[in-house]
Amino acid sequence: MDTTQRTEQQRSADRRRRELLEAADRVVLREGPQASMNAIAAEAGITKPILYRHFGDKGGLYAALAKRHTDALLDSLRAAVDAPADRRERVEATLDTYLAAIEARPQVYRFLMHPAEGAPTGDQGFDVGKQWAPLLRRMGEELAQVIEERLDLGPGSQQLARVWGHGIVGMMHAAGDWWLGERPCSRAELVRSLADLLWGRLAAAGDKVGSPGF
Amino acid sequence: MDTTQRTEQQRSADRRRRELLEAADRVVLREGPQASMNAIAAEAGITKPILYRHFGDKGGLYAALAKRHTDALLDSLRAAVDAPADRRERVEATLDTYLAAIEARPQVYRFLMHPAEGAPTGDQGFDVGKQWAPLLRRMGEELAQVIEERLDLGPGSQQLARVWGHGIVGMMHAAGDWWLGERPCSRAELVRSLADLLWGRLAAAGDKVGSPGF
DNA sequence: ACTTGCATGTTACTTGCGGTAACACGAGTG
DNA sequence: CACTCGTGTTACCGCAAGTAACATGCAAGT
Repeated sequence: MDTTQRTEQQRSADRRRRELLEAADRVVLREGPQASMNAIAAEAGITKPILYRHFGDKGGLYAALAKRHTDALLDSLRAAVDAPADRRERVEATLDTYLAAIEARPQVYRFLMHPAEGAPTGDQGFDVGKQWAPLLRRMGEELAQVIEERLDLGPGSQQLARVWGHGIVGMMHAAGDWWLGERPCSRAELVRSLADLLWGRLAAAGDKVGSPGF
Repeated sequence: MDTTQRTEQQRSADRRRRELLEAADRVVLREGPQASMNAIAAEAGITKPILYRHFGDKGGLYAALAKRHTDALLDSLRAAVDAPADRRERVEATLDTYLAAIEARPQVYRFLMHPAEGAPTGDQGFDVGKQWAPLLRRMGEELAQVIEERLDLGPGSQQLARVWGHGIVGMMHAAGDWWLGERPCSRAELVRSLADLLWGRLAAAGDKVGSPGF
């Protein structure tokens, strides 16, 4: 009985929290990452202090929001990586999944990429790269794990896999960011070009005539 | 005569500007990218409005500051890319140059990466990826140019080169960021691993036993 | 029934930063 | 001597993060 009641309270709190997150989501989607706490509270039909009671500070809210989207995106990516197909196809599917996601919701994507914020007052510590972009870090780690599980890389494989994981994710991210801004080609072409890069076409390409002497 | 006086005045203004930039540099180096205009002005021994007269707004100051460092780093990178050596060595030298730079001055590097800012008031437009990270964009474009000049990539080479330029830069950046935070290996090992990735070892590696059926 | 406790909600405030207006001094020029 | 122009100041506005103090509704304890 009291259990049900307790869970009832907790459920209510959780539901509130989800509603707040969804409101925040809408505002961020509309106004971008610099959305103010006031705006988010207004969207949720309440006032600021409640947000602070639920999430501590702006960073907390953003972290919670980021976690939702990050989890969702990572699920999609896992599905693509785990698809039953050969390696090249899986790589292309993964790239395409990521690019489709950022194409569909640029605002969300942009929000996920720079929880820069930095505590506005106090906070001198700084610690480069520590809290930078959780999404990129998580993607890198997950990809590293997949690589290490699936590929036979000989000695030092774990470290190599991690470097590659973060490197590939960074490649995907930077290329996607640039592509989203300039739209120089179709998504399929971009995917193909990146996969070609990963497949060693850079090393295999011939020099152009008039390459530097020596 | 008046010419000398004019140039004298301009020189004086330019010197002031450089002094202000150096002061800003020290503050950013010490406090990170969220350094306040007040702090910078204090470091320079003056007050805020002068900064605004010289740089317009915070974005202007940051842009000027970023340009200095970006130009310097790009010069180093160009030297590495243009070294008289075979392709693999040049690629490794370029990676190493970049990584050495971010290793030497993490604060500066971190500052260069997120001029996120976003106009604090007004400004709904948003335009994803437009003003994101000038340094990454510039590096990507420059590398694309080098690739397109040097390599024979067949039809569509220009677009391919640009994708690769931004992709490689992103790979370097993300791997460097992660490496700087965790220091899981030496710089040389990181360089070697990344070059291996670019050389197609991902595609060449064998499957591990117990890979998913189908 | 009355009080206690707790979550939820409010208004009103403080602090700090980006940015600006208005004023003040010093030097060269008719 | 008046004029203006560059350099500097103080004092202010607006806005957003974050907090304190107060109000209310609802379950439980006696």
